[in-house]
Amino acid sequence: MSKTRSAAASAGPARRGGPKSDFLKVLHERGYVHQCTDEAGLDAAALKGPITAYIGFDCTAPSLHVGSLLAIMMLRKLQQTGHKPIVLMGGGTTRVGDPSGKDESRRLLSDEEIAANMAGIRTVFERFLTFGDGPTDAVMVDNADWLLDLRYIPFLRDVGRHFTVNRMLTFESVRLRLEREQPLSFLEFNYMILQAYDFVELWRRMGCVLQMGGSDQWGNIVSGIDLARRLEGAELYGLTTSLLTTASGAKMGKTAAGAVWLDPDMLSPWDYWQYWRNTEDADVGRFLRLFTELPLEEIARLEALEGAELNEAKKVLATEATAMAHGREAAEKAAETARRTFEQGAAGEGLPTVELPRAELEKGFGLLTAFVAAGLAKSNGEARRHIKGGGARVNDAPVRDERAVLTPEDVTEAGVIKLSIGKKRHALIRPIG
RNA sequence: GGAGGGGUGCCCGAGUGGUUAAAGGGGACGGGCUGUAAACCCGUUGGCUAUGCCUACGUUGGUUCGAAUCCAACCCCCUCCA
Repeated sequence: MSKTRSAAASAGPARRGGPKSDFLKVLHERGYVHQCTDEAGLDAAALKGPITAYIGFDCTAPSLHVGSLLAIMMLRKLQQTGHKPIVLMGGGTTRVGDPSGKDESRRLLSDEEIAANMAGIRTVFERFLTFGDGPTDAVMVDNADWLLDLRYIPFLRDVGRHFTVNRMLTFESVRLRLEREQPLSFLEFNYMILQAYDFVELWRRMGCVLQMGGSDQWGNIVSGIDLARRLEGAELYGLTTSLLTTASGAKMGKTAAGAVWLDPDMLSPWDYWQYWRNTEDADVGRFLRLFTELPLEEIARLEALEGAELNEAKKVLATEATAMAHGREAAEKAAETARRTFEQGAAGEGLPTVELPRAELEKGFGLLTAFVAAGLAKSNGEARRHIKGGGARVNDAPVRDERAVLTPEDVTEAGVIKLSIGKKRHALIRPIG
């Protein structure tokens, strides 16, 4: 898109020699930037003083997972470089549903679900941002505050007339559905308009001049910028990041147990650490830049390691990333547990532990049940399959008999029984009482 | 509103009366090789109180010794027409 730049910014500094503002400099150095609507203009604005920027998060799940981490990190960088982040909760837009990047419409969530999800998501941000009333303190707002009260006809007349269906149909999110002959409801079709309106509303309310997001949000962001110009004559900016995939092309954020949640109640710091530890070789440098705050020189040194040495870099990545999400202490503990478990083959104390009344053990506790209780298998059937397949171990000794029972004799000197599925998944059973 | 097509396991998709817990693929997981990597090879992939039982092919009923497969009604989706 072409934009007329204001006269003041005509000698755009970013054109030659890269951006001058700390904010854009940092984003570039660490590999966050994919596209920007007007980088020179944004650079100039960021150089002049604190700017306010936002990213929207829809409340479709009870917490955020690593798929959103990139966005969260951008807000963090924004704050660290002296600007004000707005976390926009999509209490209103979640009622509509973003068609971007989805083959088919999502189930409609109830108001109660949305409210519950929002509450869960809220807590995640406190780890990454500093909230408050100061000029660079983060704030959280909910677009339900303005979207729910919109009146249809006035909205159509004020906002709807600035959108042509012709253009809306060219949007990736819409086109994809049409081409694949997948249904796109009118409800979802409106999503981009609402998101565009959000940007305008945030500009009006808080002087927000920048919206960031994943590259799939580009169209929606640009719509907001256009709308603001037409409605308010305001000059706003958009910046997107590449959608994050691993070097082998898989979407990020999946693990054996499901999504890689940022909430410790939904995924333990131990598992979170493990997720990062298992990063592919080819991703280590990139992830260190994006998801840790180590100095770039240090990262350069780490990613230059070759072969098995690169594992050192992965451990650093895991510990730093975990420290940011769950605190330094939890991260160190996970690292230490991993060291003992994987490098010494011992039963690291920090492994996920379930307690079991000693009486149960004396009766003989079924092996299948034990694996399920320890969270290593979803059902007895799955536990059975792993035993048959040779992937199940008790105290590091393979077990082949699915009818076996655990007894007090299985308790090691450390006072626990170590169960393993595969080489990576371990848990402890601790007799009590 | 009319006509036609369709709803199958995590996803895609085959199956049109019995040998179907349902081909094939993807994903995921386990084993091997390694470095708790990638690639590759092999295997597994509904549940259970398990030589058997239960649940499952949009929903509910029906036909039949027997149904994902046939019939009826309903719900939802797509395409074309109005």
